[in-house]
Amino acid sequence: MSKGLPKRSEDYSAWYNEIVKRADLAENSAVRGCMVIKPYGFAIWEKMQGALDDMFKATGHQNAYFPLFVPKSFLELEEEHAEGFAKECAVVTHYRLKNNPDGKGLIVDPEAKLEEELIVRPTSEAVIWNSYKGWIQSWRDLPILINQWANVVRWEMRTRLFLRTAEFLWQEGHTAHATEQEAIEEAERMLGVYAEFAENWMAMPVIQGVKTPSERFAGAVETYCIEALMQDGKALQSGTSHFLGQNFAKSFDVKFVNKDNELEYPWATSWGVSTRLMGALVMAHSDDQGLVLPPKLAPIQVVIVPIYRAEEDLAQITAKVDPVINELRLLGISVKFDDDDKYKPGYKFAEYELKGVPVRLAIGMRDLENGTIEIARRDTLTKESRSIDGIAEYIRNLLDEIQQNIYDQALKFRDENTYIADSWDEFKELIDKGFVLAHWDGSAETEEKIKAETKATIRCIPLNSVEEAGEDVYSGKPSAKRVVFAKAY
RNA sequence: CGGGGCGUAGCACAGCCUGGUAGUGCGCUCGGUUUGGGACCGAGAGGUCGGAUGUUCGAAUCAUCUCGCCCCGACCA
Repeated sequence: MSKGLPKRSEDYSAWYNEIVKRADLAENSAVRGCMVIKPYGFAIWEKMQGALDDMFKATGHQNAYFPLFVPKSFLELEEEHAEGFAKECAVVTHYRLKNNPDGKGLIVDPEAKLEEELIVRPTSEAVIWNSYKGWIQSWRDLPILINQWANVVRWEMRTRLFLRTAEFLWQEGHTAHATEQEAIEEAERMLGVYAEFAENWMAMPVIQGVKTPSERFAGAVETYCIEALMQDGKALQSGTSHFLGQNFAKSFDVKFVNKDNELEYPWATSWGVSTRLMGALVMAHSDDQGLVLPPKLAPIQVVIVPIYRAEEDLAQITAKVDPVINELRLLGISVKFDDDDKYKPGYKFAEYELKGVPVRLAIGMRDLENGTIEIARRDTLTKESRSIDGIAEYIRNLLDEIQQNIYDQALKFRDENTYIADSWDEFKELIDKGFVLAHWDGSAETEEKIKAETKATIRCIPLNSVEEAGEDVYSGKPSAKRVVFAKAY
């Protein structure tokens, strides 16, 4: 029993907020809309970063870093892009403060006004393409495959920990290519990387697809995305990859000489995932006891709780588990031995469940006599007593099994909450429950009307969708395939 | 940015209506007993009641203004 954690079924939103805070992932800061990511939460993010970074490197990308500030004149060069972000930009107008001549404190020095305002980056296409102008002259300079880990700011009216904050951490890949085909392949490749990460590391099944024009990234020709289903039946866009065409190259006047000695504009992509994935991770797997972490992303994979009365007992237990700890670490498994005497075992059990530690071992004097150890799984909340001999190997396999089970559970949930709607009545009835596959006539007008009536949006047109003649669920006009509708975060 | 709510100890809240000694639980400190699912007893520490102004002999309490946060909408990764 967790004390005071709201139940998912009663108040999903409160449940989410409480888990994030109680599991020590993050908290609201004194700065409006900005969160503090706490050590335990940041450790999970670092694991995500590590896995993603390896995958980026394995696909030929290098990391670099570009400025936090974007001169306003850069941002406005790509018109659609500028329009898309204009409403949510933080703007730096001055570079100095001074003592308030009328009293205490500081005021902005009116004489320190910048000649040109600087925008705190909401995304970095503009600064990066300004740099690429100097980097690209010949087809031999291409492709450019760059990623940056950074923070960005989007002045959101309403924020929620991890899911939507005014400042967030992310990675943004920005590539330039000699041909359209190559850039499209890159955008699709990185979407695949995201899907693989979501499924193999986060244990979260995703649908890969493309956005409709109205949901596209500002300045993109095509936006690819992965969409995941959360436990309350709402969709969460978990990563995007954009084919930017030649829009940015043209806006920033970046050209290269091709093999035929002709001037051409390079083709671009950009792609990103953010700390929003932390929110996805919480909402995809956790339960009323707290967080459930997939072993591959858990900062602590195994926790050992000793149960003892006297100091001598603890010494005996420690002597018994030390070799096990070493063995587990040699297998690359992260272990915490919690011999802190501040809390009793029951408290610790509840605490590690709240924090989502995949495997918990408990060992007391009874076990020492029997040569056993108690092993508890976070995903199933089951426990069993096993011989301590060979326990490390058993745990290694168990962690794999838990990773798989968490994925299987999430996939089962998604399958059970994915519906087919062939009439408007069906659609309206099902749309609160999860993904709804329905025919769409391809018009922005119909898309907009459906959104206005139900708050549901087209999450994506799945890449693997099959051609199937049908009628639009709303307008009745002909349609060639089904798209995925859902209410979204 | 519209609608609603809330600011009182580290956290969660009561007290406010009907003005008069600032409280409860958790947490914290110390001592002791405990330890196989969130232990217990005893003793302590901790507050400019978000801020400003006003009414009053007297304001956490009433009034006006202001700042901040949360929730629900519109906008969005």
